[in-house]
Amino acid sequence: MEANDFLSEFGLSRTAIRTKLVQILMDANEALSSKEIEAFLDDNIDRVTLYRTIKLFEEKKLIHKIVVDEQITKYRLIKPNKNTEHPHFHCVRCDKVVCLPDTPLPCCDLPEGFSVSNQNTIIEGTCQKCNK
Amino acid sequence: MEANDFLSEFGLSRTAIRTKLVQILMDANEALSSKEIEAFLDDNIDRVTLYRTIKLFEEKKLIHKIVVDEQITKYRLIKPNKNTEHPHFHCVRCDKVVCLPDTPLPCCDLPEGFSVSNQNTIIEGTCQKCNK
DNA sequence: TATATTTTGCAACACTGTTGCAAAATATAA
DNA sequence: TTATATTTTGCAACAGTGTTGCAAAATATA
Repeated sequence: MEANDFLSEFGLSRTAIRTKLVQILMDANEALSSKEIEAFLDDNIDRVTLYRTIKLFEEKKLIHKIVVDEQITKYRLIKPNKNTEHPHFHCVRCDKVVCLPDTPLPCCDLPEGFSVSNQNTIIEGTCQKCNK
Repeated sequence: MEANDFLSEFGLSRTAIRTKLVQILMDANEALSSKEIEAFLDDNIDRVTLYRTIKLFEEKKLIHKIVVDEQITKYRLIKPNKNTEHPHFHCVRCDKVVCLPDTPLPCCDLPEGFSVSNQNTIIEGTCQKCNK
């Protein structure tokens, strides 16, 4: 799937940064922070523009936000027809965040009157690479 | 259990703010943000001192940090002999965070070579009160 | 082409948390 | 008790992440 198809599908016009952002996230095998995304962008891209684009993508549900801690927030592309509700693994050594698509989220028993909109599970530990 | 017993048990000397912070968290039926804690403290308490105390409590494992999103981080007291590994519910309307102690965390299947140190689950939705 | 709308870039700001350093408080020793 | 050392606090300043207002640039529409 092309980056621009993503934009069209979600009713967004094609601007340079939007196409680039989709491409970066498509190519990435992990969730990326805004800092990491910036490193892939041309130097002259404004930080504010990137933040606004990320926010737009969130609202239009092109991307999913993963809050690792106060200092680390990462984003990954939501691939159509793919299970989006799965845990994420955060390596505390290299700070990489990867999806764990094969692990289903648990059904949680909630008290009467509570309703759920979404569920985030972050498993922290050390990844394969850092464990070597 | 008295607030000061907490401090002694963890090898911390008793200063005004420490005793007060333990008391506030003991009385709270929910996890509190530093802003919310500040509201319970005397006006002349410095923000830095509070942050430093929170950090100290975290290191000494008196409290547990729950990162809801970039803007909201909450803290709750770790009660000795109580299960600390349970999901938390974040109400997106009133922003309250409560423990779900009766819901066990799922065992997640991790790829080979990964090791886990801890696991955070935040369930977002609307609480009983806000659903009325 | 002319006009309206959207997107961008800049400056400035808000919020959360941190660091350095000196003053105050507390603990320890004489 | 007094003197000394250690810990804790308060202040100022800073760092990182994200936001807002506004004008200029780019894009879409008539």
